[in-house]
Amino acid sequence: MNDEICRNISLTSLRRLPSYLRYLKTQRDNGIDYLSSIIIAQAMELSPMVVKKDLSIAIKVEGKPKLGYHVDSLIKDIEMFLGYDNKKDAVLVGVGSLGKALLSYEGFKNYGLNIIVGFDKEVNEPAILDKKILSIDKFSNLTKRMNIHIGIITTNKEAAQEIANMMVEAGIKAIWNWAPVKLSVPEDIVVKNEDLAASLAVLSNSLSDHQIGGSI
Amino acid sequence: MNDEICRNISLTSLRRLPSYLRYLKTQRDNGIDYLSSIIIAQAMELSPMVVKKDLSIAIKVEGKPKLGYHVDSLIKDIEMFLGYDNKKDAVLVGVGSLGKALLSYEGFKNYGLNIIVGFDKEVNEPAILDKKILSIDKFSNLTKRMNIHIGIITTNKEAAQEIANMMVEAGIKAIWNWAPVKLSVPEDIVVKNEDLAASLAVLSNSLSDHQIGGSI
DNA sequence: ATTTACTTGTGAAATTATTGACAAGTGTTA
DNA sequence: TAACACTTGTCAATAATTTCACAAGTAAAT
Repeated sequence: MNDEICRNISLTSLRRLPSYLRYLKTQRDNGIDYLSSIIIAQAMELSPMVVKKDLSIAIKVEGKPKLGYHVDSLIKDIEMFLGYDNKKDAVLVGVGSLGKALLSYEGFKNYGLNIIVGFDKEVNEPAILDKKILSIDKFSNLTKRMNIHIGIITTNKEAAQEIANMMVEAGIKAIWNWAPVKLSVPEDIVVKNEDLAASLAVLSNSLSDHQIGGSI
Repeated sequence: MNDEICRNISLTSLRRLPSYLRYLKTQRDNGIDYLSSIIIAQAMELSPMVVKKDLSIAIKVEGKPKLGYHVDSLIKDIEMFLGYDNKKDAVLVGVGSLGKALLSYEGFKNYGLNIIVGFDKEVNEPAILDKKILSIDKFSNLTKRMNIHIGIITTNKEAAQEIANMMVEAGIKAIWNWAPVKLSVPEDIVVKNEDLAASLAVLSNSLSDHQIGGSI
């Protein structure tokens, strides 16, 4: 599709990059300077070839024969590729239990995501930790003014589509959807569905008679 | 790998089944009796071939030419395949923000999962909604006694491995891991990692220059 | 300084998954 | 009752992904 400079990174490779990153950081903190694909593969329970392939596609840094990859450079490269270097601001709509959890989840800042503020129809609390909760009326105005392009939907399924429409209107380009519905959006808008039911299906299936092959 | 009676259902197919289920249920509630693969595919934004393939693998019910699939039978079959028919009990460890969210998430019961109780090192609240919170000391005893086989880990990453060990010792067979670490477990134990970072990577990547092709 | 052993990176092969084509069969209509 | 239109289900073809094999190159050892 887009065959210019950018290499063709597969979805499966892309999903593995964050776990490489986690592993590399722990090793760096242990004082390790170089890591080979073989060592990384062992730790991640993958084949070395998968690791080499993933890194060769996503990364510019070249590994040194006999030594492996320079850990620091590798981390920087992966972070740059994933866009973790420039913090991305996001807004969240639906401050129920799930919304609160995401608002208070500390881990996102490690991944370059910064949830600025939460919105809801009725504001019961002024803030979750340091994140303010605002009325949904203020969504469009604030989002446009702050030039935010990522929206997180943690409403119930009934409200989700309406919120999505509002987000699109307000200039949101990527939606992380936690509501169990299929959203209809213009095709230039990216939607990533976090489908808890699908995850459960995989787990549940593993416990029944007809397992799928391989690991999950 | 396991080429006996059980058909080889792919991971991608398996993940789509819950969304079929959601769609089918809404249509059933609208009074629809039969649905063809073409209609389903349109609603899910898939090709009819994918739908037919998925259903033919997972389902015993045969579609009727000219009519399509009998919605009620299809729902029953998918639910049976996914194991939603017999409710599965689970326990959760780590009652932080994420743990609370999962404990209070109403949606799981639709998918056959029933989180019985939450455990934590220190019990600050006696319960979340109707779910009791207990001290981790009582984990092994209660889990064994109630014969529970699914464990959910929502602790921080430091505690996760230790909790996983404890779960295995207590007879847990499937672990839904929300902590950002790779767990080491015996190979007969199923681990499903819910990697928020990986999800974010996909979303984040879509906003940058080097997009992957296709939809997410 | 030279050899050795080991690791990267690339292009090709094998495996797996997705998509397409078509025969078989059923409800509908005339 | 017979012809038609439409949908399923399977087999074949295409596309994608994973795995293999090997040349090239470098740190370490001699």
